Amino acid sequence: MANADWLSPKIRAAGIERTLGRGETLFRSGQRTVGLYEVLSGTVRLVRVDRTGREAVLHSAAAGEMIAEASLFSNAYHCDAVATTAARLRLYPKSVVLGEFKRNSEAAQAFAAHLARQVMGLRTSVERRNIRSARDRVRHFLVVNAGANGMVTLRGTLKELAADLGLTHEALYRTLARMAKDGEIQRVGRTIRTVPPYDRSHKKSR
Amino acid sequence: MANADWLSPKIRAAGIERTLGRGETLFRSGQRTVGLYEVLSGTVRLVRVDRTGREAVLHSAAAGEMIAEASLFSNAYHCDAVATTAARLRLYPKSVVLGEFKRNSEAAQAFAAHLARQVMGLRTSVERRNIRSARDRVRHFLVVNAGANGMVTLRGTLKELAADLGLTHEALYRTLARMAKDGEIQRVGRTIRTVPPYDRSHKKSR
DNA sequence: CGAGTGATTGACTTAGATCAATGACCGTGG
DNA sequence: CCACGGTCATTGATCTAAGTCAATCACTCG
Repeated sequence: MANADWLSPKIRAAGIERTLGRGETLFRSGQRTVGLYEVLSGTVRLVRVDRTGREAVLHSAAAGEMIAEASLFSNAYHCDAVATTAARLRLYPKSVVLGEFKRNSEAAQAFAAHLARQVMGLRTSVERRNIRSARDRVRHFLVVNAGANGMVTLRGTLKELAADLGLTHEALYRTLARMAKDGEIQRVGRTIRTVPPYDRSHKKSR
Repeated sequence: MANADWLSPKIRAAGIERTLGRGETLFRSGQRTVGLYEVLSGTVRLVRVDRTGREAVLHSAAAGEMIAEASLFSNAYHCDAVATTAARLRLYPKSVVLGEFKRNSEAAQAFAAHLARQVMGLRTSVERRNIRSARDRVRHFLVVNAGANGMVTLRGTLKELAADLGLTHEALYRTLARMAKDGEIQRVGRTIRTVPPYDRSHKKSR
């Protein structure tokens, strides 16, 4: 997920940087859309508010993510965007982006490809969260992310992984510990090796 | 989410129907991509298999959904697709779709818009599943989906909603029952009305 | 060298999953 | 027209995996 690799140089050149203080609003529901944003640092929450003032977070975007992609195709924002922390963003104006898409089908395709990959990944996340058991969730993660050698190297901390998986970090630690004890996985620093059932040195547990 | 409304008539015309028996394979990981599919009826599972044979479902696509959108932009499939039930699909060949996108930027844009909306929705799903409490999950759903009048009309059964929310149907029934008892919502058949805190006829509960 | 954070493990609690049973509907086939 | 099988909706009882609270150790950074 290299940073905005789907942007043609033309578009990237048109990006406008902007910073937000913690709590500051980027846009509000109903406002005319000006374009989409890339979060460079900090985090931005997309929030929907109902008529009684209740809030629901639609998404919490961290550095490297895009927000408001769909705003390209509609006239008004459908949620509020607020900086959860101080943040730096880059705005890619709608007109520039759409104009570029129209005359450069490569660029449009790259964008579509980027979105299609996101959809895949998100569907996988949702699917994973349908699994109740922590252990099976971890297994799912491992199967999906293992290389041909059956190894997964984490790119973040275990806490981050726990959040990804929808578990508390404690639950994740324990689950990994149990799986290791059972010989289902081996851990070496940042990487986890999954062990095929047939060559486990059975240390039972449960 | 009207059926494939993002397809230009050109592309739609090129769709090739196909049926699969339960358990039949649509494509396998590593095969050259031929295009993307629309599920017309039945359900199709996308599955990744690791070298020990363990499976992980990436997505389970029901009628009306597209699968393998990302295959448009890569040369080989990265998972297997298997019919969970007998199914009817429509294949939109890659060459046709990409060709159309190249010469008709409207079509490409419609596709991108479709994907962008999916991303939004999926991000919201993931966010919702980060909420532990059943009641708060339901609240999140209500806030996100309520109309200006604070009403939500379900388009499916409660069981389906429960699955969407990542709850068992029992848990959902109970949660709704409690919310109704507390005056937080009112239910009239298929629709749920959220009641602002200030005008609840307080029937307390636990 | 302290402050801050990740990793880890223990003890305890609880919300939600599971298992089970019931009633309301609905289509359908005889 | 009705009995029967199927599914949804609902509620009760019980159980347990995971959440919560808490403490410790290892590290890194300024």
